[in-house]
Amino acid sequence: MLIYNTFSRKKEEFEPVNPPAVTMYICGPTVYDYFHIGNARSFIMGDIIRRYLIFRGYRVKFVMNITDIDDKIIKKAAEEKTDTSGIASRFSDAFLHDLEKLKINQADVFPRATEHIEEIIDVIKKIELNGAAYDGLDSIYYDISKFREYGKLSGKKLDELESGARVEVNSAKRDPLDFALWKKAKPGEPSWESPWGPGRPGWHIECSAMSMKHLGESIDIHCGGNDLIFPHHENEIAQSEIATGKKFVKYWLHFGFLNIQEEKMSKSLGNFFTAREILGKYPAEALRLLYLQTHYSGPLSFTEDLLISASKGFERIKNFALLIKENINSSPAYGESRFDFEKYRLKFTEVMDDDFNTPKGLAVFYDFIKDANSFIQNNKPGKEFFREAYELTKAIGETVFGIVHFDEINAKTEAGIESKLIELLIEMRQQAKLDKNYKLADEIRLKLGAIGVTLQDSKEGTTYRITV
RNA sequence: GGCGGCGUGGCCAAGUGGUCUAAGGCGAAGGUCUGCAAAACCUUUAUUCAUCGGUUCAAAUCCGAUCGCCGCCUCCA
Repeated sequence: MLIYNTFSRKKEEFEPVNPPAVTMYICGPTVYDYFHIGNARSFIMGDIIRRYLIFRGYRVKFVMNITDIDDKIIKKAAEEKTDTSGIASRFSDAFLHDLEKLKINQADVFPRATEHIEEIIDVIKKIELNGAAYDGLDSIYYDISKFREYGKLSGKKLDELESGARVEVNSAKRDPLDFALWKKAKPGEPSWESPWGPGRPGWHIECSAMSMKHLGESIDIHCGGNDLIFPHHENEIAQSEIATGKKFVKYWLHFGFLNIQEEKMSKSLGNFFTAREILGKYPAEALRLLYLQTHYSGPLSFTEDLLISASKGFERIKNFALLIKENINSSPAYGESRFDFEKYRLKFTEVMDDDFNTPKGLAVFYDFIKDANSFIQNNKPGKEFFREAYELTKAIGETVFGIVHFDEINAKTEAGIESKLIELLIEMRQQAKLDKNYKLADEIRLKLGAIGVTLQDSKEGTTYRITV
């Protein structure tokens, strides 16, 4: 299996440190607001990569941090005249809720910065002990001159960075690129006790501390958005490697941006849709499908039309899943079942093994659906066929991609009074059709459609589907 | 200024030296079925890969130049 590693800028053979165990960390949100669909792209693609690793037999421990103390939260709390913990808990609840709606599997751990103050302090102490921290009056800073390899992830050269660095006003930093490990509290700011006085952790340090605590000092995969490469991930490396003397991360994965009208979607530009807004109008699966259609590392220009197209694709997938579900128990025990399922499974694995090529993986899935539909039309497949079709659809569509949810598909109500009533109406409509009373026949179909029952006429008679 | 990415059919997008007269999705056109729909399937829809040169037996894929777009270098997924 190949993974593109930002660190080497090459695709590398994936060899976790302790297979089949894989340790994976993804940078989660700062909970000061609802997240937008650009953020969602990272969360969804991270989720799919994790799912695929599991599908391939790895035992993945997946950690996603929640930054619940930070300048933005302090600012928001001040605006709303409330405390930071109130803001943090409100938006972290919203975050977890929206993740679930997006069909993103729960992380094994969702560590929060404020619950890891001890661990954070310990890491800072180690950095201090190794001579890479200094007291800059308002903060304890990391001294990047102590880490020779600074810039190795982002490929930046120190002198170039420094000439381009913007001048900060009133900075107590020795070097503009130094960054805060611990920010001393100003009056009225939330704070925790520390050897350097009351204060709060800097932004980068929490990821180092929590990654180490939950996954160990060296981990396999660390991922996040492209914009985190510098300075966030660069700083994480600097801190962690000075503290432990060990390589922090083996594979760095970065997600491309979601652009809107040729610009990066971002809070500060105000050109965003929150995940909530989108979920109010389109199924989560459509958004996942849209993201699957582009490779995770490249940019994606978002328009609502693309989401509409993806919704149509999702309809086709859903109809297929429904067909499978309807037939898995009702089809004859014996029938033509010579269909090469293995071909698709192998192809899927082959293309996904190449740096999680989801557009190709999806193409394999669509090929399978088309071929299977065609097979069903041209043969009389039995239970065995539908059972295998179910397995494969479940593996690719549900387990890995999270775009098929068999449990949520409304198969026909089993022999309930409702289905009897529907069948009664179908019979009456059949009579109307025989009488050439198409007006009545169409009215029955239309009205049933309005309440979520779709009728489908075919040679074998009329069938119905519940589509709500 | 430094670094990185991108430009493929009406739209999205994969492919990065030969199997590419270029996967897949959406859209469009025709067809099967049908009273009409719906669903599904079948057929058609790029001899061409921003432009211009070059390397090669062979290029969308490598090299150079040009044009256009985006991102990072400051908080940001």
